[in-house]
Amino acid sequence: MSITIKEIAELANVSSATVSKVLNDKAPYISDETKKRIFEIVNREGYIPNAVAKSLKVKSTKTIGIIIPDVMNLFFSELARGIEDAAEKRGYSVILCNSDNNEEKEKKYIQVLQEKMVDGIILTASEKSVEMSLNMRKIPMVLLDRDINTDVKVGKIFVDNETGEYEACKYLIDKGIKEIAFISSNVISKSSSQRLSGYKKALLDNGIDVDEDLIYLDSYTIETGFNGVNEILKKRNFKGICCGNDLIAIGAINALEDKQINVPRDVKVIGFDDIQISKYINPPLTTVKQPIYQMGKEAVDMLINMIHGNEMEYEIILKTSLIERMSC
Amino acid sequence: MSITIKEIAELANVSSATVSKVLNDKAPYISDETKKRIFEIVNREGYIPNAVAKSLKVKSTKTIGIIIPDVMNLFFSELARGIEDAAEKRGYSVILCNSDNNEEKEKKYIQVLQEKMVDGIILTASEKSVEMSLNMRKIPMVLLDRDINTDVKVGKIFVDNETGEYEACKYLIDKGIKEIAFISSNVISKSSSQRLSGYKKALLDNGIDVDEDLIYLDSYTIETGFNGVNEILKKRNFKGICCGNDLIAIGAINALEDKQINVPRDVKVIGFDDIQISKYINPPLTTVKQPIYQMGKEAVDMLINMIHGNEMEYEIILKTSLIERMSC
DNA sequence: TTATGTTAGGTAAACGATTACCCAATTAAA
DNA sequence: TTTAATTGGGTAATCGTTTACCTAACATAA
Repeated sequence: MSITIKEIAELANVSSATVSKVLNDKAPYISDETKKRIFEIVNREGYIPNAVAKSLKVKSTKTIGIIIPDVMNLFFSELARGIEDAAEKRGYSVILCNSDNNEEKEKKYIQVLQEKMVDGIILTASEKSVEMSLNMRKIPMVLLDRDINTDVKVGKIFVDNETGEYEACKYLIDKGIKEIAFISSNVISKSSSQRLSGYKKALLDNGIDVDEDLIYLDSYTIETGFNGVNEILKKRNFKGICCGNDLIAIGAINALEDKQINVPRDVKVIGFDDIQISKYINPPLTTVKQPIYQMGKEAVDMLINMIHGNEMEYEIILKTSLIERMSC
Repeated sequence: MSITIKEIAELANVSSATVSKVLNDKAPYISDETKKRIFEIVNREGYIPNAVAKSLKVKSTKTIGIIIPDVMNLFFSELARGIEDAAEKRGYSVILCNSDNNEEKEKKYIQVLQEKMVDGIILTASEKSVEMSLNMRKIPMVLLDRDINTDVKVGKIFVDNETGEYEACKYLIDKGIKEIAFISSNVISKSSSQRLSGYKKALLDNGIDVDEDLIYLDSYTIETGFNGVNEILKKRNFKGICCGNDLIAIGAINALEDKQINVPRDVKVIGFDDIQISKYINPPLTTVKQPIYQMGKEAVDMLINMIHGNEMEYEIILKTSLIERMSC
């Protein structure tokens, strides 16, 4: 353990109140000599302030919690990085929690974060949880990427998924193809249903019927992409695929290559997210870019506004943009 | 704020000491009725224990800090996941810090982690920092993946990089090729120099001269892989590449494809790490697998042993294994 | 009968900081 | 000269728990 404020006070022949004031720069009426003496002792003794004692008193830990399904997923790791960077710039630490899309783990994490008195929580809700009761304690919270119903007022940061997917599908249609498959997650989350409806809307708006045989829904994984093309191929052919995310697109491209189907010549594929790796796969992936890193930053800005009780917007919808590469 | 132990004590007509004992299951001499009464009130009022008050008293936060260069890097995100999983299982939370290989940030994070009284720190040291003074306060610490000199006793978890790279290079040699390039990081870290010496040793052991023109050292990034093949190609040809990590291998493959050089027919490439994405790139990457996730787990096990002051090994060297896929 | 152990709790100090309020001396203003 | 303001601090409560030690009643054993 390091020296405490009380011991410093003794060494400096002042009270601990004085030391505290000096160290927190709240000492308008303390002489310069006294300040200097205190700082010298602080440096000499290698004093490390005890943030937990401070937190107990001031009721703020300068720490936020983030709950995401899995940091190993490139989408969430970029989110986590955006959050941590923004938090660090504003003087906050972040506690990382991986929920594995498991509602029980999610709840448990919320509980321990509350016990640890985090100043706020950023939550990317598990896919299954449609609603959640936070009445346990009122703690500032912002929902990121995935919407759920809550019984308290929370902040929300989302992306316009429907328009994004609409544009992706339209992009394929504009390339002259009509047989467009859709492979995505089957969970009831708003983001996935919005992407599905964007796909359908683009088809309908352009006079193309929606064929359920061309739709394969499972989860946001590489495997789903792989299985999706194999399953759909059993039923019918297609010339393009809109993928619910980039991971699915990677799996889809792998499956197509296995079958000697060339991308983009024979089948064009378009992803969603623009995770880091997408530009390096072969062929480089055309995709709907989400401003992932920025979403993380927006989330902490919003959360800190809530923490401070500032006036603010409680919902932000960010726009996607289409990144043209080689897979279309 | 939720109700406190003191208020529960009043509601139950007992002292706060009694409530504390009951809640911590340290109440051998408290009647069952009293216990039941207390638990009822706790549940009814939705009591949330204040972990920071507890931490202040018991001098343990049940929190560890991890400092890595960048969670967005797949290697580190897997490490982070391994750590968080293991920590959670043992009742610890983890504070995530991204150092960007920046020594200043690293030091600053160590400082705030100490202020927040984390029980220990897992550090993947920044590439440049060769040594570090931790004398500020003695806090349990384990070094992960990258070795540095310290003035206090710390735990260490590494991988046998030299043997791993030796085997990789030998694998290429056994395929009958002699012109083998090496692209890696140029930093002075032990892991990168060990990989380089493993490469050289394999060459020498098999009667092949080391040609410095075939060696390109920069950083552990995709760009380095890309630039590396282009630069080396200006000087001479080669039939194989040993890459310092998988990211470099991905960049190298991209550069080779740009030049219509087929992998693996014309040039065989082998990576290092076996990050998640490696099996999905095209061609799937042959690589030296590090037990990344397990390294994270080992690190927290070691750290918690240090925290408890247990007898233990202070250094663990894990083995790599060669994963054969399609790039060789 | 006395001594001892067991059961069921309570008291109060501590953990390390912050902060509202107090006080005395000096200076400035009236 | 008196009053008020400024300067340079100090006192002690408080944040919410934990825990070493105390007490008192009852049971049991010697």
